[in-house]
Amino acid sequence: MGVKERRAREKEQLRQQILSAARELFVDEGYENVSMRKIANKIEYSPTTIYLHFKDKADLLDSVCKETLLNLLNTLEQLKKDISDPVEVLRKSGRAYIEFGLKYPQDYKLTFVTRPQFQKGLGLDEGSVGEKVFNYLREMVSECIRQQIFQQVDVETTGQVMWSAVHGVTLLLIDFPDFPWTEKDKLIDTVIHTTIEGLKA
Amino acid sequence: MGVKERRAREKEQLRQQILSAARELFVDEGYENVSMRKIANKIEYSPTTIYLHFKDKADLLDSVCKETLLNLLNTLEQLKKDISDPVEVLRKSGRAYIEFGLKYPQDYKLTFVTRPQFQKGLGLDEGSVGEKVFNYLREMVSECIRQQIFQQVDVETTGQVMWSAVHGVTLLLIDFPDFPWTEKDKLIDTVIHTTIEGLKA
DNA sequence: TGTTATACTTAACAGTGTTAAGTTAAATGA
DNA sequence: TCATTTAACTTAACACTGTTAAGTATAACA
Repeated sequence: MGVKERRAREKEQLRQQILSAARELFVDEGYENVSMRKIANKIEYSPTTIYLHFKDKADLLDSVCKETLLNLLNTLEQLKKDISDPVEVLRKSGRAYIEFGLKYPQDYKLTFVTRPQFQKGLGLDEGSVGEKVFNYLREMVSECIRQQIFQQVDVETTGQVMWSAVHGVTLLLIDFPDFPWTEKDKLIDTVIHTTIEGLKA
Repeated sequence: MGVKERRAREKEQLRQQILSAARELFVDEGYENVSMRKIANKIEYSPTTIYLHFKDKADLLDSVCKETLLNLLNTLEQLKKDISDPVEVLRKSGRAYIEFGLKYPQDYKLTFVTRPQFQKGLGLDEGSVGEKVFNYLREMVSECIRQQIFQQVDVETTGQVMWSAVHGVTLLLIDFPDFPWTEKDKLIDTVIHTTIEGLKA
C-alpha cells in the first residue's frame, strides 16, 4: 500500500529538480531572461510539466526565494545563541545579513528586489518566511530598546531604519562592483556603526 | 533653405512625443508591462517608427532615465542655493533624493539597480549623469567635514554611508509597498536623522 | 481484464521585441 | 514642370514568450 507514498516521493523529487534548475538559471541569466521552455529543456521535460508543480513563473520564483530566505533565517538564528550583548547581536546580525547578500548576490536580489514586483507585498505577509526574518530584527531591536540603549522607543521605525541601512549597502556593493568603494569591510562596519550610534544618540 | 531645419525640428518633436508617451506608460504600468506596440498605439504611429528614433526598448528607457536623472540633479542643485547650513543641505538633499526615487520608481530602479551591470553611460561611469549626482553628494559631505560637524574625516566613506541609507530606504519603500511601514515621512526623516547623528557621534 | 486516475505531451493562442522590405509623400535638380 | 532622389513611415513576418485546453500513454486498482 506504499504506492501513494512512493508517488508522492517521486513527485516531490521532480518538484525539487525543477526548483534547482530554475534557481541555477535565474541566478546565472536573470529571471527575465529565463523562459519556462529553457527550464523544461534543462530537466528534459515538456514546459507544461512545470505547471503541474507550480502555478506560474512567478510562483516558481517565489518558491526559489522562500528557500533562500529560510537559509538566511537559519544563519541569523545561529548567531543569536552565542552572544548576550544585544548591541553586539545587532551588529553581528547586520554583518551576517550583508555578507549573506554578497555571498549569494543573485539570490538576494531575486528575493528582495525582483520578487516583490511580481508578488506584490507577498514577501512580508503574515506567516511568510520574510516576515520571520523581519521578526528576528524586531526582537533584536526590542531588546536594545528594553535595555534603554536606544533613545528611540519605536520598535518598528528603529527596525526599519536598521534594515534600510544594511539593505542599501548590500545592494550598492552588489550592483556597482566597479565603483571606487572604500575598503569593503570598512564600509560595512561604518554603515552598521553609524546607524547604531545614530539610534543611540 | 530652412527645410532641413524644419525637418529636424519635426523629427525632434516626434522623438519627444515618443519619449513622453513611454515615460507615462513606464511609470504607470512598469517597464516590463509596456510593449513597443502599446507606446506606438498611444502616439498613433506604427511600432516600427519608434525604431527610427531609438535603437531598441532599452535605449528608449535609457533616454527616459537620463532625462529624469538630469531632473534630479537640477532639483538637488537648486536646493543648495537657498540654504547655507551644510547639514540642512544634506538633510534636504537626502529627502529630495528619496522622493525622486519614489516618484519615478521604474527609472530609479533601472538606473541604480538593474542597469549598472549591463549599460554604459547611465551607471556611475566617468562623465555619466549618475557620477555627477554622486559628485554632488561628495561636495555636500566635504563641507560638513570641513566645518568639523562630522567626526569622520573620510569623505568617501562618509558619502557612501549616507548613500547606503537613502538608497536602502528608497528601494524598500518601492519594492514592498504593502509592508506595514511606519508612516512614510517619519521613516524617511528618521533614516536621514539617524545617519547624520551617527556621523556626528 | 477492464476501468480509472495520474503523469506527461502536443498544439495552439495571444502576446512580445525586432527587422527586411515595401509604400507614400515631399524635396530637389534639370 | 516633371523625373529623380530622399526621407518618413508602414506592412508583414520571424522567432520568441507565458500559458492552457485537449489528448495520450501508462501505471494502479477493482
